Order: sequence, then C-alpha cells, then structure tokens
Amino acid sequence: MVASRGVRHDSMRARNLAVVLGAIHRSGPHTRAALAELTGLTKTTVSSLVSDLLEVGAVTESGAVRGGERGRPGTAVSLSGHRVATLGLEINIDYLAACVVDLTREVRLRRILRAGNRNSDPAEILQSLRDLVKETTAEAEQAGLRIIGAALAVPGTVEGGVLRSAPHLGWRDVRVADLVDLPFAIDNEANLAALGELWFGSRETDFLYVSGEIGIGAGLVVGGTVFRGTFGLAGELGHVVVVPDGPACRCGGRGCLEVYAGQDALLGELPAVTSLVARLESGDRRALEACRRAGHALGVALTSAVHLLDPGRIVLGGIYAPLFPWLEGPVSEGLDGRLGHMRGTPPALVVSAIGADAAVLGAAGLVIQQVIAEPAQLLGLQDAG
Amino acid sequence: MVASRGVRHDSMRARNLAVVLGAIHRSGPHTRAALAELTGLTKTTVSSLVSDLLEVGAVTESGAVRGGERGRPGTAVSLSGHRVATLGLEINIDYLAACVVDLTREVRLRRILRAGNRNSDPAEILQSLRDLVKETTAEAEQAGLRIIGAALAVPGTVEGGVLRSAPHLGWRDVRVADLVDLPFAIDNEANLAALGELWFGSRETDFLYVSGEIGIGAGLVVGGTVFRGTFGLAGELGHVVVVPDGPACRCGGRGCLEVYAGQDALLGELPAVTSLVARLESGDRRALEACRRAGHALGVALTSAVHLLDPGRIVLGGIYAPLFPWLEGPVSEGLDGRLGHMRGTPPALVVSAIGADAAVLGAAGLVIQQVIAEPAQLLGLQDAG
DNA sequence: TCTCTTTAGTCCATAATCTGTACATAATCC
DNA sequence: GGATTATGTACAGATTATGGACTAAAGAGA
Repeated sequence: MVASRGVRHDSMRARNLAVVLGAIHRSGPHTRAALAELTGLTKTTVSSLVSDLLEVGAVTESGAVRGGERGRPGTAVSLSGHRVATLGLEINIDYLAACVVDLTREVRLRRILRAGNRNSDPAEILQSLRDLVKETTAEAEQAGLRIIGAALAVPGTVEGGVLRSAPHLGWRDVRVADLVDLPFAIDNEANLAALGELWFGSRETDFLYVSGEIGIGAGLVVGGTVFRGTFGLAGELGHVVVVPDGPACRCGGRGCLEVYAGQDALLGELPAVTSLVARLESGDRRALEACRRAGHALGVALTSAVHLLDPGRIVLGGIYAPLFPWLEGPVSEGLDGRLGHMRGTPPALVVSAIGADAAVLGAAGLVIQQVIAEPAQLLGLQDAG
Repeated sequence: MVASRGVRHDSMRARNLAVVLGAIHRSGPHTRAALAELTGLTKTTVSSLVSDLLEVGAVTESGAVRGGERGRPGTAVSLSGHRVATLGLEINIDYLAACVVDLTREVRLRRILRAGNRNSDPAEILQSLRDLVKETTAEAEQAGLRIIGAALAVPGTVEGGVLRSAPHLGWRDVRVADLVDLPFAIDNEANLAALGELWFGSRETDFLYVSGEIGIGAGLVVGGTVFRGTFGLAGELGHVVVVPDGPACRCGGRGCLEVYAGQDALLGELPAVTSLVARLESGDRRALEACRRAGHALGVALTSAVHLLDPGRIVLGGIYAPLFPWLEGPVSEGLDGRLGHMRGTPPALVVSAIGADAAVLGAAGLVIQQVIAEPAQLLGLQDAG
C-alpha cells in the first residue's frame, strides 16, 4: 500500500479548484458570492480560483444574475463547453464507437464503425480503433476542442488496466495501451453504461444498471460512483445462480442467470431484438413465454443482488430496455414477493433512459468526472497563475 | 447533496496530521526522517506535526534507531497505547458486551453481561448497556485512558444511525442515542465483525466475512473499508436465493440461504454449537448430513456473492468457525465447481482468526480507524499548538 | 584519540495560500 | 438623488509549509 502523501500549498489550491469547479458542476451556474457561500471559502479566494478556471477555459462568465431582490447583481460562472472535451471509446461485438463530450456533458461528436468483432484478432481491431481515434480527435480539434483524456468500454472483465477476458470477442489478457497519447482508462461495458445512465440518462445517483447483452452485466452506482469490488470484477450478474442444478452455462457453472435471460435465450433463432419486440406486440405465444421465463429468472437473481448490493433502484438497459413492457411484470413480481419485509420498500424497477450508446457516453463521462475531481492536474493548472 | 467545503490552512494541517499518524499506524514505528521520506513532507514539518501528536498522547518516542550503517541514529516515533482509547459495544441475542481498545489496538478491558435479549424491551436493555458503559469507562479512566469515541454492534439492519430492524431481538426502528456522551456510531454486527477480523484477526485488507449466527450476515471489506451499499443494508447473505421455490423463510421469501444454513437449520434441537461439534467428531450421521447440506447451500450463495461483490477471499466466522472442518469441503466444492473460468482462481476460503468477540472488537477498531483518519478532530488538536 | 563523513532533528527566513477588512461598483427602494 | 444592499476586488495580515543553515550524534579512518 502506498503511503498517502502530505498536503502542500499547491495541493491545497488544487483541492480548492476542485471544490469550486465541483460546486459549479453539481448545482448549475453560480455567482462568485454564491460559490463562496457554498464552499465556505472567502469571496477573495473564490475570485482567484475562478480566474484560474476561466484562463484554462473550464468555465465561462455568462450574463448578470440577480441574487436577492436588491443589491448589485453578480455574474454567473458556468461550465464552459467551448474548449475542454473528453473522448469516449467502445469495442463491442458488432461495432466500434467513439464520441466526444465537452465539459458540460454535451455530446459533440459520434462515430460508429460497424464490424464483426466476434472472435477477432485484437491487433487488427485495435488498429481500426486507433484510426477511429485519429479521425475523431482531428475533427474535434478543428471545432476548437482540446481533448484531455479518454476511456474505453469493453465487453469483458478488466483488471488493473488490462483486458483480462472478453469471451464474446474471444480475447484474453490483452494490454490496451498506446491507443491515445493522453490520460487513459479502460473499464467494463456494464460499469461505463451505468455511468452513462447516471450522467446522460436519469441522473439518479444510486442504482444498479443491468446491461442485457449477449452476456448480462451490472454496474452498481452508489453516491455517483461505481462500485468495482476488489479486482474490478464486481457486478457479474449474469452468473448469479438461479437454479442450483440447472443447465450448464458456458462459464462452467450451472443454472446461471445468463442461461435463462441472456440474449441467446431470449432471441433464440431471431436475428435481433426488434424482431422479438414485433412478435411480442403481435401476441406470439412462444415469445411471450420466453420473456416471462427470463423475467422470472431475472427477478430471482435481482433478489440476491438487492440483498448483497443494496442498490437505490434497478435500471434495466441493453436489450432489456425495449423488452421492458413485457419484463416488468414478472421481474417485479419476483422481486416484491421475495424481498419480503427485510427492507422498507423494494427498490424501484425502471427502464434505462438512454439507448445503446450508454457505454461510450459513460466512458467519456468518466473522464469528465476525473477532470471535475482533479482539475489542476488534468487541465495543466499546476503551475499557472 | 451537501457541497464539499473548501480547504483552509487548518484543514491542511489536519490532513497532514492524519497523513503522518496514518504512516506510523500503517508501517510501524518510524523516525521523523523516515516519515518525511514516506509522506513527502519536509523534516521540519514532520517534526512540528509529531510534536503536536506527542502532546495529545497519540504517539510516543521510543529508543534510538539506527537507519543506515552510519550517521546519527533517529528516535522512533510509535503509536502510544497509554492515553487514547475507544469503546466497543455489542448487543447480541444472549449477551451485552463492551471492550476498551487503545490506539495500538491492544485490548485493555472486556466486559460481558449474559442476558436473554430475545424479544426484549429496548428501553430496558439500553439501560443495562448504559450501566455497562459507565462501569467500563470508569475503570478505563482509572487506568489513565481517555476514551474518545464509541461504536455499537447490533444484530440487525442500521440505516442513518437508527436501528431499523433486529428481528431476533424483536426490535424495530429504535433510535439509539445518548448512550454515551462521545462521538458515537452504530452498525450491523456482520460489518463490524468483518472489521474485527481485519484489525484483530488475519489483517488481510480484502475479504468477505461471513457471520454465521441465528441469521447469516456478511461484511465486505475492500481495501480496508467496509462496503455498505446505498442505505447501509448491503451484505444480507442470509437471504440470497439458493432454491427459487424452496421452503418459506421468515423474511417472506423462499429458499433463502438462512433456511438451509442458519443456526436453527444446523443445530436443530441441539442447545449449542459445541454439542454439534461433539456429534460431528463422533461421526454422527445426521449431524454430518446437516453440515453437508448447509455447506452445499453456502457454496451456492457464495458463488452468487463472489460474482456480485468480487471479494479478495472468503472468511467464515461465527458458528461457522468451529464447524469449518466439516463445512470447508462442501463449500469450496460448490464454489470451485461453479465459478468456472470467469476469474483466474476462486477466492480462498479460510476460517476466521478470531472468535465470538469479533464484532465488539471491530466496533472499537472502527473508532480507532476514525481517529487515525481524522486525528485533529477527535483528539482536539484543532486549536492546539 | 582526533578528524571526517553521514544522518537526524531543529532554527529561521522565505514562500504560498487563504482570511478579513476596506472599498469600488451596480442594482433597487423611496 | 440618496439610502440600502449586494457583488467583486485590493491589500495587509495570518497560517502553514519549504529550504538551507546549523547542531547533534554516531561510525570510519588515520
């Protein structure tokens, strides 16, 4: 364990920059006076910090704001979307994606490259991704944006910055480095989709995001932060045991949730979710039954998840989002019935507020979270002023 | 959400006090020079901080220490057990317990008050506890110890400082305040037992502590900190679903782990664990079978827990500790077989290194953790020096 | 035994940063 | 238009850390 370092004058200022930027980020534009009130710092200090933030383009002054009824109006200081931006990336089974998001969490650019990545060669795919990055950043720079960091979402487990295993890609222990020449992070698709939901969807700060894809992942967000477990492998909802002696799962276990509610179990021979939805809408018996069974299994697995993880609410995303009308009943029936009187009310079950690009957006958002938390470091303010 | 406050000079010093004290705590006695090296602060600053810590009795200077081969030896600064102490408390089904632990985590005092607390009157029990506290603190003060905080372990769920529900005590929504006139915390028995294991047992920093009592709780420790979930209700391992349509559980659900591996299921008519152990040792058929079944169920539930929580290892405590020789086989069989190839190796399954007083000790230890993390506040250093 | 070298810890002037009071500015109220 | 109220800046003062000089204490070598 690394000893934590002492605090010096410059880290005090770095921290205060983060506090001020964080307050602006959390509760909209504020005048300097309001920021002083919020942070407990003096107006003088806030002024000085804000002027540093203005200089690097992290915030802008927008028009005058009347605080109370009388007195001089202040000038509102708000996050600036004009200069600082981050890059979100995603490798998925059938596409590569990139997006650029500015500091206000406005999506400035999206790129999708359809491709069959199932059982592919990592080197090849990473080269395509590198090209995509080059294109995207070039375009962002032309729009006057300075990209200060990137994050990558992958459909697999990540440990210490290395992609440990992505079964559907057929990858194992791939070190994804030198993708960009910037601060860089890599994380699981479900974790980043959860963060996408947090920042680009419902904006709730406490929930379990359930990502229905070929595999079933989950990202737990507590107080606006993802819980990752000891090795970064937490949230593998797909392999929670539903039936102890059920059918074998590809993971080596038996009766895992994935066997009952994974994409393959739900779709069967169907080519895509849209076709399943069509059948459900037309009242197809087998489709309805498949959904009911999946929903039941999901309810059982989520009961265990609620007892262990204690999420604020449950958000169904991925392919579960379009299927929500048919899943909601069986799932919440299972949950409500099983949770019993252990807790006040069971967590609410809701559908994800954003679509398939949750993970890329979450990746870009993760970097923004880091900038807000440590502006000095990422914006190069350490020796400015 | 409360805005985080700005950092001022006094908080900088408070932080540095914590950094220095933390370094001494984490890696044994150090000279001032070594502390400067470790923390990145200058020798001057460290000297000044250490002198403050000496003044309040948090640390002591012990003899000379030769650093390299030559040069003046330094004086080692180590945690002092002579003045500062904390109070751990526990309400359990059949006893009240208290302990006093000094800053070096030496146990200085223990008190146990046997009592039948099952379906009891909270007011009455709390009065007994208050008396116990008075006695214990008086004795500690006679030994020259200054008690600076207390924490209480309860066999139930705690939300926002209130005991929400303790089914075996028959308590609901009990506000435990004014127990002591000190900084005070209250937490679940399993969480605190986990912390007890961390500080007084194996000293590993990442594990899931499984507390087998009448109910089955679990406390997840990641990086030396308990994971509590959104409402502080995480870790309810006892109600993880083992058999979706199994027998009804008192919680209202069906097929929960507790039904198969709770104390009542294991002991049956037997009065205590010791009698079960005796039967197991003599090869009693029914006892062995009960253990095998409980172990199997535990293996299933832990498989789900590992996938969701990603613990570093699994520690069996409570009544599972004496039963470990008979549980280990079935549990790890279930775990190893089910976890499959999702992760490198399954987490190690070990027995708790401490006994029934894990929770009280953990409670006292929790306060010590807080002192180490914020010495200025708890030791009254804010305006000293 | 004396001196040199090395390391520990303290002293003091300096630097960085925040605080607090004073003040200029800008709006509303009467 | 003057009083009142609030915003934002300027400047002196307070707090805390830094850095180099200095004292202290040990071993190494002559």
